[in-house]
Amino acid sequence: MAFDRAAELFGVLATPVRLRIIGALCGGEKNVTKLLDEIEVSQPNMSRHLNVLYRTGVVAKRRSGVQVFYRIADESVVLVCKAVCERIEFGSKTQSGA
Amino acid sequence: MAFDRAAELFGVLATPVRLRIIGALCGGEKNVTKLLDEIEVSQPNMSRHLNVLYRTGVVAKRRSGVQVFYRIADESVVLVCKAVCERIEFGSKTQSGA
DNA sequence: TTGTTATATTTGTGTATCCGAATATTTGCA
DNA sequence: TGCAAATATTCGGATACACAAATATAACAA
Repeated sequence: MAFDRAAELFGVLATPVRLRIIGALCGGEKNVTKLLDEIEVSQPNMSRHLNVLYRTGVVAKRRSGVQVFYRIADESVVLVCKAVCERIEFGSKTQSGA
Repeated sequence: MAFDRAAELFGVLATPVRLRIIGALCGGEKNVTKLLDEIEVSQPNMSRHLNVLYRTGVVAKRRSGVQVFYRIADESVVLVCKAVCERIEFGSKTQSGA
């Protein structure tokens, strides 16, 4: 069923750090150090999150000497993220009120 | 940050059962018994999932006597789900291969 | 009130996930 | 080979989540 795969992908996107990584990579490919510079997260954690995104096919990577550059591999995922983020920017009061 | 809210919503969608519920409600509002008839999940579980979707503003509910009818409350979420599911239907081979 | 159907909540347990800390691996250079 | 920078992996603990089983609540009828 597609639901299982979809749920899996949603699970990948269910972490603020990973969404930030995706957002950062929208401006083009970046190496891990650059990402660490922009996003507040430990290096091992960054590596793990990048790996999750890589295994899911959301990002791709390219080695250049000592550095590894990551980039968006699935634009449709970016569109989904943007859609959701914009939806939130607007209706800042979804249903949170008690 | 919107990322945290977005991650929260994605977390809500990160469960196959909840995606199935959303899919079932696309055909119009249904009461819990009907949903239980269509989706294979225990009654307490269904209730909890419905509550999660309700608190997040994805669905709305309406009481009619003993029964409670649920319906989609946020169409944009449905669009996101459909987009992701279709994306999966197509490229059945994302990157899962070892 | 008593009973019955429909729905919700609580409790306990197994499991997945996130993170920090430490360590390992890879690459380039002298 | 030996060293340093960049990135990845392992380990351990804490937290969150999903589920099953049992129980509770709500609404209606007699």
